[in-house]
Amino acid sequence: MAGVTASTPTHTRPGGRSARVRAAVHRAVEELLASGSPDTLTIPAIAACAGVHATTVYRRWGSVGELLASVAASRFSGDFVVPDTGTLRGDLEKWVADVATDLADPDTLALIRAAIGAGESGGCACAADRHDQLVAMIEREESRGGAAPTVERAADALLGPLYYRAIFTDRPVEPGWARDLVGALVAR
Amino acid sequence: MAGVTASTPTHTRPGGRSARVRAAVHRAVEELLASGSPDTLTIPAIAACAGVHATTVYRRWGSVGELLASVAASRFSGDFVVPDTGTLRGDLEKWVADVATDLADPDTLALIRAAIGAGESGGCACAADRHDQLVAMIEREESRGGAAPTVERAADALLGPLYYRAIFTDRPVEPGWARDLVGALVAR
DNA sequence: CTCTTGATGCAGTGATCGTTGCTTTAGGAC
DNA sequence: GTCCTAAAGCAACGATCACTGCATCAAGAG
Repeated sequence: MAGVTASTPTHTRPGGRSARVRAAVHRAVEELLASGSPDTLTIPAIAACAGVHATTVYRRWGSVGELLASVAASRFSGDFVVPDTGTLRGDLEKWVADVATDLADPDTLALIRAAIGAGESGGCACAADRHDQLVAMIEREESRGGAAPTVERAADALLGPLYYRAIFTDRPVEPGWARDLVGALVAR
Repeated sequence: MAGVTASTPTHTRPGGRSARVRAAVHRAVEELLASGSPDTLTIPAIAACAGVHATTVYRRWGSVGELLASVAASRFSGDFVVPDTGTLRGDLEKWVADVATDLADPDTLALIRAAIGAGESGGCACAADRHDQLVAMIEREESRGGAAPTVERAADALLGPLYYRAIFTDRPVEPGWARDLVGALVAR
């Protein structure tokens, strides 16, 4: 054990094939989750659906729980644009409507449910990015000089109802609900 | 198939042993859920922990999902007393504090997570009774003549944040939070 | 281009799961 | 007390899962 590893580069290889396998497995998880009960979601089934050998999945992710957390993390990050309408109220209304639309998708809901069920950090992976987006909008309003509610209150008043309705009730979301929700938070 | 079944009593037998097995299995589910990852929750493990044969569990409940729904349904019903302080505000503050205390228990949280993960109706089973309690308090206030918010708005403002914080964040609940939550709903 | 090595494919193994037919126990009616 | 039958126990079976060495392939460095 003399002075080895002089250069020691990243030694990770996220090149073409790894990325392709990763994408195929993620897609297979979402596909199986969309059509079928959650207990069908097993590693051999995922591997077969992805056209990948089960060994690869076992080695890279270890368990269905970690794989679900990974899928949820990459599903709920990046593909959401924080609105910028000029006013906090407008931003929030647009954003709540977008989140509600996203949560209305049964496949998305199935992924959230599965991520919550398998692991403690599964739920956080589904909502952490949304929380950050809320923080961004509120901080922008504060730097704009306007009066903004606390992040805590905003999360309680917006993210709470959004996710509660999606997970714990089966009622569809009426149009105009986003406006009412934001109106209850941003007192005029 | 002539006129048989003249008396045909209920023919169900919820007597001593059945109730005892049911209680043992339910207790085993909560116990295993409290100590261990959710994927350890398998029917043979539950049966062994309950001192019951796995066949019985398979025959009575069928799958882990239905068993979890059953456990959640009997866990979140009956053992909660709707407060009656004389005013809606007092009732809601007491009730929110109680629900928050209940949701702060890690074992309770593990049960909710598992129920959500296994099945579509799992989440509803965890919150349906709480929703009914909210309805009871609001209807009592209305029959009392006072002005009460809609059940929708109350659920959004109270149940939403309560369950969202419990499931999607890992932040502890500060004291006084219940009062703030109710204060934001019941505008004075 | 050649070489290194991280990542994947492959086949085989032990363990556990879900299910089924039959026997035994005990709750409730008479 | 006696009888009936619903519910639980028992044992065995097939199927699937999770995991492990070894061979193979291709991404990236030189």
